[in-house]
Amino acid sequence: MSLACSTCPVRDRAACSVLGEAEREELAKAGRTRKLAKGETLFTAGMSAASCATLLSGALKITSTDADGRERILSLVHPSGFVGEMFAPYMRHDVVALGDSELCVFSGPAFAEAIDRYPKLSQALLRRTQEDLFASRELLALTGNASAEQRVSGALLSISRAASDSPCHLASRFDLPISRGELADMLGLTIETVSRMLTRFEREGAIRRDGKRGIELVDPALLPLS
Amino acid sequence: MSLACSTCPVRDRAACSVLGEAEREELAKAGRTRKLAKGETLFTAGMSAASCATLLSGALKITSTDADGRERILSLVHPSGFVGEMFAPYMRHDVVALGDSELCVFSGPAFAEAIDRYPKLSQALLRRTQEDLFASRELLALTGNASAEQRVSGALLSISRAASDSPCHLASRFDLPISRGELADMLGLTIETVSRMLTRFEREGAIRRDGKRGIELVDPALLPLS
DNA sequence: CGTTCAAATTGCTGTGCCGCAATCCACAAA
DNA sequence: TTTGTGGATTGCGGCACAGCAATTTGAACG
Repeated sequence: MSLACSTCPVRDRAACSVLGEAEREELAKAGRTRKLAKGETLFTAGMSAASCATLLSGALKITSTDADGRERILSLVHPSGFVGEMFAPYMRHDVVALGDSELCVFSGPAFAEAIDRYPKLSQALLRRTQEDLFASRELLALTGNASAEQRVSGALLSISRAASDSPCHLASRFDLPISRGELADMLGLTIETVSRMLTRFEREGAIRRDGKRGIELVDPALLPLS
Repeated sequence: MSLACSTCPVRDRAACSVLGEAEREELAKAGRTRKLAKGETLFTAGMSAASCATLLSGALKITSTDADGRERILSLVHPSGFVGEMFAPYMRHDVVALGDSELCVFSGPAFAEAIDRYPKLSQALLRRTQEDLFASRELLALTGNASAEQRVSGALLSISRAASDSPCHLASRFDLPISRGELADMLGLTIETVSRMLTRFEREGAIRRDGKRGIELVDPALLPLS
């Protein structure tokens, strides 16, 4: 199935936005849209098909499962984000939909060919991959030797920043895109500890909670490590 | 100072190896060699010059320092590895030499121009950056919710793999490239804990230590998580 | 409006790692 | 040889987080 790029919700933010109209329509012929329901799996670690995709709407998580069966969230993917393997013959991590999502999927070889044909596309992906790399290292730094308090507050600030329009501005009111359990998996903590930290922050007047997912930053300066 | 690519030790492994002889010599005019002594700093987080480099010999660490002044190692860089910022106006992390090292340094804009001119170069960098991204996520998974025992054994196996010729084969005898303290910083542990785990592994017969850096894998199956 | 069930919260107890401090060890210089 | 020095090891006490269990919350449904 061919895609209607003209109505694509991430038309001007995705990697393919660096292409001209004609080039983009040409690329679209190699891809197809796919819808995922919440919790549905896009890729499984070890699966042998090289494949990749741009996220159009919804949200994804990239995870790995350790020997004990515990899941670790390695990255969150937001609309216009890119996931998958163009070169490697197998998937290295699991990719699962956090909520109902829509994607633009390409086969690995087809996308590799597109990269050959359109130098701008590989540059755009390089930039995006470098951003992902730094995001991963930020998370690594955050979960490294920080206390639970610092991790949760760091995650709150990071999510708040992602929720606002500009990446250097905090949204004072936002919804957590993930559950307590998922937040815990991402920070290397337990559900209970995350919950306790949020309770502490609220008691200290730094935040206010609105329902299970809603967060209001009352006084960000009270959060550790700011 | 111009470079003699013909004598470059990573001539056929670095990103620029995808270029033809003529193109490579052309690129070399934009770069210069630089030697770093052990412990010397190449980039400091926040510094405002966009710059990047290929490591020719030695080893580097990419680190971040948190609010408490504790250092966290985010990545190790081996010869033919690439570091720095081509696009962002400032450095995001510190880059320090682990031992005496030699680099091929480019200014950010000059390298960005080279990427524009040589599509193959941006593809090679894309591939390399994706590898770095997965390495970062592997480390994230390792340090996530694993016990100190699992982290140290995971690091031993990973380093052993890196020390052997093939990436899927374990070297039974190798030297740790970093000190206890650096290993601890990388795993989010303390020097003492790393030391205790190594002592435990030796007492259980899994490894034998030879001096401060030497490690012999006697029975890898005894290491947790294998 | 009540019912239902998963998710979140809270309390309690155990423990694994940290942090400090005292050695110990290997190596180098005198 | 002695002395010095930096890293590594070991012991010990404290605390932050994990793990379990009971309870509460709140969102979706009939």
